[in-house]
Amino acid sequence: MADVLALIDANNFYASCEQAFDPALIGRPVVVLSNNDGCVVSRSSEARQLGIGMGKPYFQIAGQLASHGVVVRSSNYALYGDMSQRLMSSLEPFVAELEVYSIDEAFARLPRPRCGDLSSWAAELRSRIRHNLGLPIAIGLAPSKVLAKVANRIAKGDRCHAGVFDLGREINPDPWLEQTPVEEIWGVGRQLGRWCRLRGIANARQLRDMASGELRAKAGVVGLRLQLELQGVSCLPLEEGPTAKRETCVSRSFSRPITDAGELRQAVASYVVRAAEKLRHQRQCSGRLTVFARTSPFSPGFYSQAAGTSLPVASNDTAVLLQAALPLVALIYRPHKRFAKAGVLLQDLQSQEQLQHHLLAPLPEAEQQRRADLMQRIDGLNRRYGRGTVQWAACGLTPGWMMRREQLSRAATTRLADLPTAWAR
DNA sequence: TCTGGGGTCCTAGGACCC
DNA sequence: TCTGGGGTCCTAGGACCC
Repeated sequence: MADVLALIDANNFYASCEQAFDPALIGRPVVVLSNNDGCVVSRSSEARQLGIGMGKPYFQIAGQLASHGVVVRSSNYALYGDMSQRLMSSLEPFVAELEVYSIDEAFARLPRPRCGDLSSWAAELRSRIRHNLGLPIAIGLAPSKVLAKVANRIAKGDRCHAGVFDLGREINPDPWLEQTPVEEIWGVGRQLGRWCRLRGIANARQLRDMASGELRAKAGVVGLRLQLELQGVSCLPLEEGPTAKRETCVSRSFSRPITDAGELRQAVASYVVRAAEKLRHQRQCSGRLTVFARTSPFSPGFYSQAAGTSLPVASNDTAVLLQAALPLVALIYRPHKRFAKAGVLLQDLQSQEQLQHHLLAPLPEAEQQRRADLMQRIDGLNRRYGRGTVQWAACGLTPGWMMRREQLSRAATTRLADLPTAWAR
């Protein structure tokens, strides 16, 4: 029989991770906040039932959360990243091919058995993940990625599906597509969603059946692919293995506005340091660097500016990137502007191994090797003893703008001192 | 006072070339 | 004074994703 595509994801991933390491939270409403404790990015089902909205700014609903006794956590990416790796490696033995799509979801391909029924396979997978990681997962099965997403949504929505739904086994999928609002389809965003509604296209079945010429005029080939996928024609391939990144970005909001040029420089310097680390970890070099900063879009007099420069030779050496980036800060800085966020974007990424040595290389071979060794040592020390153990002077010593994480849980799986403790009586 | 961060893909339009 | 057609490459910006 033909292969099946699956979309497997963890329910309320961040909130579920918090619950997995603090059993006292199970059954209680829990929300996890974005960086800087900005807004809600994950809710346990109990929190959802209380009507707490996704993406709501924390400062607007702090009172409501307190009055309902909601547990609030800052996001703990060290923990979630590690749990994600465990989840993905647990899925692997259950499928033929796996594409890790995001921190909490994966597409997979598997053969459909002769009897056609995958429910025992799915039940076994769910109970294994629940038992080993303490995470609830949902599984959607269908002939294409977009339909697998639809199926996953149905699996989550209805209790009687027990976290699994196989759209490929439905003789008539239309009722299921009709109960899927057009905005909920993977690939339909705000613009396309509004456009569909204006034309009376309200659900997935109607989008599937609409005139393709009209859709093409609005959404181009992306729209056509989307429609084919809804018809059960798989045209988005499964991508195994990490594809090389084309760009890498590090940006953060500040815990308080910055008006001082020196502080903005320090912030940009720290982001460059982090971005260079990421680059070396990806074994890539960057040929172009852009620095940007903006004030709050929620305040009058919004200001946003970017400045970029090309490097004579692509590099992942922190000192080289800092040297390129810091002069750009003066170009985007404006006195009296209250900067809320800044960042650095590394573009023109090339693989470190394939990087052709420039004829006018700024440093002789031996010196380049020495620099590469130095970067490796610094990365090693920071990995072992914690980020910031070896720091660059340009970043400043006591930044007052560092992000806020006031309700952080422990790094229970990645830092020895944070190992959970079990008490016995 | 306080509103996330990090990506990809596609298209339109300008510059430039023959 | 008249001023084509077709191609490539690059960039900016829109749209979308989690």
